[in-house]
Amino acid sequence: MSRPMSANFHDILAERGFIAQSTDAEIRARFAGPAPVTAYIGFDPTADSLHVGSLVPIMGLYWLQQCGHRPLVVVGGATALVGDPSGKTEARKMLSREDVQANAQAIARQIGSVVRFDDSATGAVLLDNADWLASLTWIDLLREAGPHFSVNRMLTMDSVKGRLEGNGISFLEFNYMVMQAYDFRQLYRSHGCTVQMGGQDQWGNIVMGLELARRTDEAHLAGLTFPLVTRSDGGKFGKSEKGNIWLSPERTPPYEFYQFWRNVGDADVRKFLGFFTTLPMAQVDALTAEGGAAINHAKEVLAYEVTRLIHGQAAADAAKASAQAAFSAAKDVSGDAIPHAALAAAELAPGIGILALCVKAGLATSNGEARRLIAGGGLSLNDQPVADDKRVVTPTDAVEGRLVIRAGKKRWFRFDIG
RNA sequence: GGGUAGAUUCCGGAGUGGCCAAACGGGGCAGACUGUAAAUCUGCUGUCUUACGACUUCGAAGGUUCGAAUCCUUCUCUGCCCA
Repeated sequence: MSRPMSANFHDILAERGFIAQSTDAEIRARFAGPAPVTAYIGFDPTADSLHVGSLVPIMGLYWLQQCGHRPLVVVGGATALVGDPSGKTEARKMLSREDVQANAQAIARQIGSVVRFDDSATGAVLLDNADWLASLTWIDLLREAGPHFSVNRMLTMDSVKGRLEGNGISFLEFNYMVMQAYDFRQLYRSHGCTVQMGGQDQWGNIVMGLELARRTDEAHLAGLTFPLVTRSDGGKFGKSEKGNIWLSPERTPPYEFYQFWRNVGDADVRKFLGFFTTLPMAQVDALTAEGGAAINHAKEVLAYEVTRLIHGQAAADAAKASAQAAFSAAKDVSGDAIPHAALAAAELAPGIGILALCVKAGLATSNGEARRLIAGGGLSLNDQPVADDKRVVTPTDAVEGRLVIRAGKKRWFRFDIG
């Protein structure tokens, strides 16, 4: 498979805002040659799903593949057993090996919806660093790799420094960067991998690997980091009322996923279109050229495109249709993508307290929270404001066999009576 | 090993016998305004309760007291310093 000569990977990344730092000025030339370049990104299998924060590196792999290079997806089966100290102020809990393996499988499936895995020259390859790290022995590792790591230097790494100033760092975590450096060299040896990419917090780890390979193998590897995605208003990216926005439809339903992107701030739309969609930048510029309310169209495109990429065309169509219906004047919330559940007529017949119904719908986590919601004027039933927290909902409240309760303007839940 | 400081509700961080479900800030939720935006203003932010109130919470377990997040004992964990 030959590479299309038109697009240089580095140019695309630069144009789309993906490059935070790179290890050498000539890195662009690495991607300009006729042969595919093999590059890797590591993912931590600390949960059974990635969240939207991981979408930046995933898109990095996507473009790498589109430009005719080969992505390696390294799941940190071994490193997850240790825990990355980067960006944390305290230790994370250790996971069992079974958990890590199950998580790794789930994560690989998610990446697979964006990146093609196969045996071709540009097909992505899934690897688990436990395959080479787990069998190492302590003494061999110390003798072979140990001399090439300067503790003085390691102590100056941001990832470590943060912890030295915080609650301390354990020896276990201190070894994380050694493991990751070892990974890079290992992938160079086994797969001819010459580039590692990652989030900006991975800079130190990437540099360690590069130095190790230079010292032991005289290899000239390169690294590239992606910027930390921030929100223009200073809030954390990828968080919502309910916490993280996940890629798995079980944790974050596609409708909610769509809504997350639909609700980004004006100032972030252009940046996010560059990061999280595959639309040509010329089109992105056209979409975001107009300011003011016109930006809403760009947000719809953003939400649709990202949802399509992760959850597929059908889910994106459904989410879009439901959102448009629900937020239009008619407030039609009959669509399948709107969060809903069946409610047995027999259960409703004797009457259900509005508080209980709220909790059942997941709009509040306790009766007290539901009560506060009502006190604040934020709850409505079938579009009628609910002012009385003692309100009992009966079958006569159902409209066309449905009960629609709404918390605030954006959170809905529908019960289908049956 | 020795010394010393600390562990508070989602986070940071006050509180050092009753006025503490616990200041203040952040975060979060809701209302107003809007464009399903931002900014701003307002209210709420342990559980149960119509309410009165009850119950659980201040690292863990015991104890003193009419009464403890606050005092005592032991334990666990952490920071810093010394050797």
